Amino acid sequence: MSERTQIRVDLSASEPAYRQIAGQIRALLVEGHLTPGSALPSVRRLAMDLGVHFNTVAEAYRQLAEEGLIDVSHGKAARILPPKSVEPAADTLEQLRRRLRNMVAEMRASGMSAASVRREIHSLLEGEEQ
Amino acid sequence: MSERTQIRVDLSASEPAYRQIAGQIRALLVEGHLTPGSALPSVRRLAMDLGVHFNTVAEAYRQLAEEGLIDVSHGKAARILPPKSVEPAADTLEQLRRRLRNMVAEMRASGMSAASVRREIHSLLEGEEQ
Amino acid sequence: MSERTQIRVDLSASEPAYRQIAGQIRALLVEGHLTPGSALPSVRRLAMDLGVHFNTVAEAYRQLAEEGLIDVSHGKAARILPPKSVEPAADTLEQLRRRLRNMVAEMRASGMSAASVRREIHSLLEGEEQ
Amino acid sequence: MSERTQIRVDLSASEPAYRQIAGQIRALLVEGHLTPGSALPSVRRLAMDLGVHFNTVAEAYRQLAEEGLIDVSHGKAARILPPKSVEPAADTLEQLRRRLRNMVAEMRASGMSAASVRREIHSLLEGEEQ
DNA sequence: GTGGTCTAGACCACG
DNA sequence: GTGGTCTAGACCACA
Repeated sequence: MSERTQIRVDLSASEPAYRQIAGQIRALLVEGHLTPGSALPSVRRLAMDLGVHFNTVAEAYRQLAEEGLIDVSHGKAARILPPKSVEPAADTLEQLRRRLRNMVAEMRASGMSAASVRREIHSLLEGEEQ
Repeated sequence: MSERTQIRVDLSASEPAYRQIAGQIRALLVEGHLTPGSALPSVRRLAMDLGVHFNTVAEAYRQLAEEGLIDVSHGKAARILPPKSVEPAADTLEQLRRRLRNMVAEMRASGMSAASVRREIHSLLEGEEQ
Repeated sequence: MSERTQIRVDLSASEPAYRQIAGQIRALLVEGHLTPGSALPSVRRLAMDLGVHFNTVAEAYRQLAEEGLIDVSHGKAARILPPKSVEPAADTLEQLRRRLRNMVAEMRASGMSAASVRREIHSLLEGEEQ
Repeated sequence: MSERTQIRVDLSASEPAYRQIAGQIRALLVEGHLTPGSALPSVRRLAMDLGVHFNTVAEAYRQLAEEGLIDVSHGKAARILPPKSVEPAADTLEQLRRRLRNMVAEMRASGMSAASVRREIHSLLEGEEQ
């Protein structure tokens, strides 16, 4: 992982450390900054770099593995799996839709105009067309 | 609240009841199904309708009040406040951006194409241009 | 009550309206801005001036009457009683001490120096020697 | 916490248990009986010692954390933070002033002379000069 | 092991 | 009538 893909953990944030780590790795994955087949840093290495307990990093890797994004096998470095090529199952999709609706509602409720919301989303999806 | 604005609580879901309630009211608010100045049902009334404890509804109302969406004062019915007309503060915006990035990453990671994500979001914002 | 003795009620504050009113009248009393024997405004009059329900003012008067500070008799205007000339009972004193200790601890904990606390208190007691 | 720093909870008092606990810890803090950096007892430990539910102690700790007096993080013992070295913000100060004015008014109204009030306060601040 | 969340129930305060 | 507080108990999340 180059310096463009730096991960930062804020221990004083309300979001737990392991989820911050998983979230940032997931984002790097889907944004193409991590190539399939390449290895992630070891749990202990990354933990030291981030200044957290290695169990915390292990928990993050476990979550990503459960989602089918990386492959962790005992004794080997965790490896990035190829991106999924099939749309999610109906119930998964339904749940994502509900969460997205809530997310957008929060953005609108906080004062953002529909146009602002659109702008934010476009800047996130920009350049990705897979 | 008319029948178009029905709220449903799924107690078996992992999302806590009070957040489901707050989320649905928030969505109704930003989608314009609840008019500013009008009163929400009393916590006890809504609680009975939804089959939950009144504290659960009270917690939902409290959260919406903290967000500045409704006004709750002792002894009086909760009332819907007018929508915010200013874009959120920089730090609020930053936090929303981070959460949105995570949300989109999860959608992409679950297998949705960028086009599918776009489609979902457009259908949510459709018709809202304010 | 002259304009120097104006009472203000902040309905959005966390302190209930009736206690704000009672508290301000009590302060005016002990600070000598209201003379014993003189009449307080009628419940309805003061309620209108403050923009609150008259029950709220009535509750404030009731509390002051319970403390022995004013005299409310059915059908007559509330009147200010002469100040007490005896020190409080031991248990009352004990309770006041405990509350004062907490108050001072909060001031110190919020960052005020002992000198600042002293200064605040002296400015409150200044000129009163009865 | 040594035997000089014993905390006592009176469940029959009108002041809620969690506030009694927070108040006593706050007083111990500002009076220097607890050293910055040291750990407070775990919520469950202290709860057992005091004979209250652990949530009651947790609520007390949460309040102290909000005031910036202690640091509580998930999975780690609560720790005492160094005392604040700056005077409080203007609005905080204003609120403290209002509460102090009410406190003093209550003492005076209960029959204490200005001299008695002074005496009580001086005995509380005695020896603290920082 | 630690602290935290969520829901509930009894009771209170307020307007 | 309204909303609110406090405490408790079961269960969960975190480091």
